[in-house]
Amino acid sequence: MSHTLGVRQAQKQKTRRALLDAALALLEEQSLSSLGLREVTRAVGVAPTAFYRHFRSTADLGVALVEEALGSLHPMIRTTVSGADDSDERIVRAVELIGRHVDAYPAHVRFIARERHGGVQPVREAIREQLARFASEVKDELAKDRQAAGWSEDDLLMLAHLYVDQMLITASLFLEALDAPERARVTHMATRQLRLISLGRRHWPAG
Amino acid sequence: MSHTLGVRQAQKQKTRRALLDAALALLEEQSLSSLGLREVTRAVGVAPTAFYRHFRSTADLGVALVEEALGSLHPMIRTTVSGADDSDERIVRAVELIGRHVDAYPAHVRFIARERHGGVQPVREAIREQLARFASEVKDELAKDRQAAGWSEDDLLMLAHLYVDQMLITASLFLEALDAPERARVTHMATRQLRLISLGRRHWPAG
DNA sequence: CCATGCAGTTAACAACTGTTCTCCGGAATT
DNA sequence: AATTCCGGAGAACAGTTGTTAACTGCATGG
Repeated sequence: MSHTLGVRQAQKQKTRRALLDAALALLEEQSLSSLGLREVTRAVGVAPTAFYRHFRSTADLGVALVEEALGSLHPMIRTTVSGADDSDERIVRAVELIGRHVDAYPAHVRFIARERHGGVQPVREAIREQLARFASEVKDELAKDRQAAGWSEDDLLMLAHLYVDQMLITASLFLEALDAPERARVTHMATRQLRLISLGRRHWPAG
Repeated sequence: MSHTLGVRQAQKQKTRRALLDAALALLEEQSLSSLGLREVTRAVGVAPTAFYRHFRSTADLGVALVEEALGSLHPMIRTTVSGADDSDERIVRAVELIGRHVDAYPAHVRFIARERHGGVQPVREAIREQLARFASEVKDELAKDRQAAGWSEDDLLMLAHLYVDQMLITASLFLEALDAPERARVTHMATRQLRLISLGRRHWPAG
C-alpha cells in the first residue's frame, strides 16, 4: 500500500517536518500569534518564500501542529479510560501516564495548553474540535461501565469533559514542575482530585 | 485620606487607564506576546514614547492587567464560597455569579484565560501567584465548614484548586457561548459538574 | 513669581515583517 | 531524450517594530 514516495515528495516532507519542528521549538517562549514566518524559515535554514510551498500562513501551520499534537493522543486516552473500573491503582496509573506523556512530548503539551485559549481563532477552533472528540470518546468508554447504568448521555458527556479538562490541567502542571519534589506534589494532588471526582461519580444520583 | 491628587497626576493616570483599556481591547484578537507598544499608543492617540512614562514594556503592562483583572475578583470569590453549605441552590447561584462576571468584564476574563499559559513568563507568574492566593482563600473558607472536620490542610487545598480551576473553565466556556441556548447548555453542564464535585466532597474519606 | 519637574512630542535609527515576482536546477513524466 | 513540473532561492517592496535623544509646554513647590 505505502508506495515508497519519490525523492521529490520525500524532500518536501522533510523540510515540512523541519518547519513544524522549528516552529514548535520557537513556540516554547512565545505564542503563535507572534510567531513570524521568517523566524521559522531562518531557524530551518531555508528562504522565507519556501514557507508558502507548505503553509498558507503561520496560523495554517498552527492547525497542522494541533492535528499532530492531539491526533496521536487518541490511543492513549482510549487505553487510559477503557476497562472502566475506577480503582485507586487505575487512577494512579492514569496520572503516571499523563506525566510520561508530558516528558515525551513537552513541546506539544505546551503548545496545546497555550493555544487552546490563544489569539489565533482557527487554531482555537481546531483544538476545541479535537478536545470535543476526546470527550466523546471518553463518554463512549464510560458508557460501557456497569457503573453507568441509568446515566443519561448528557451526564456521561459532562463527566467526560470534567475528566478531559482535569487531564489537561494536570499535564500543564507537570510541564511547570521542574524538580522531582514538585513533580511529586503535582502527582499527589492530581491523584486525589481524580479520586474525589470518581467518588462523586459513584454517588451520582442516576436512574 | 485620599487627597484630591493634582491635575498633573490625574492626567497621568488618565492616559495610563487609556493605555490599559486600549491594550485590553487589542488583546481580544491576539495574545500579549504579539502586542506591540506602538500599536497600543496608536490606538490611544499618543506618541509611542509616551508609553515608557507608564510601563517598561508590554510585558510590564500585562502584569498590571493581571492585578486589575484578578484583584477585583477576591471579594466575589469570598462571598461565593463563604457560608459553607453546598446546597444545590448555592451551586446554581455560584454559576450564575460567574456568568454575570463574564458579562461584566469579558475582556478581563479572556485576558486571564489566554495569558495563564501564554508566552510571556512574568505574566504567567503573576497569574499563577494570584490564582494560588485565590485557592488559599477558598481553602480558608472551606475550612470553616463543619463538613471539613477531619480534613487535612493538603486535602482542603486540593479541593480549593479543583474549585478554582473549574471556575476558570466555566468562565471561559461562558465567554465562547454567544447565543442564549448555548449559554444555557454551559450553565447546565457547569452546574452538574460542581454538583458532582460537591458529592465527592461529601463522601471524601476524612479523619 | 520664578525655577524645577515631568508627561508627552518630534525625529531619526537600524532591524525586522509578510508578500510579490522572477528565476534556477533537478526530479518526474512522456 | 526532450519536456514539463515544482520546491526552493534571490531580490526587492512598502510598512512595521522597539529604542534613543533632545525638545516643549505646563502644573507644581519654593
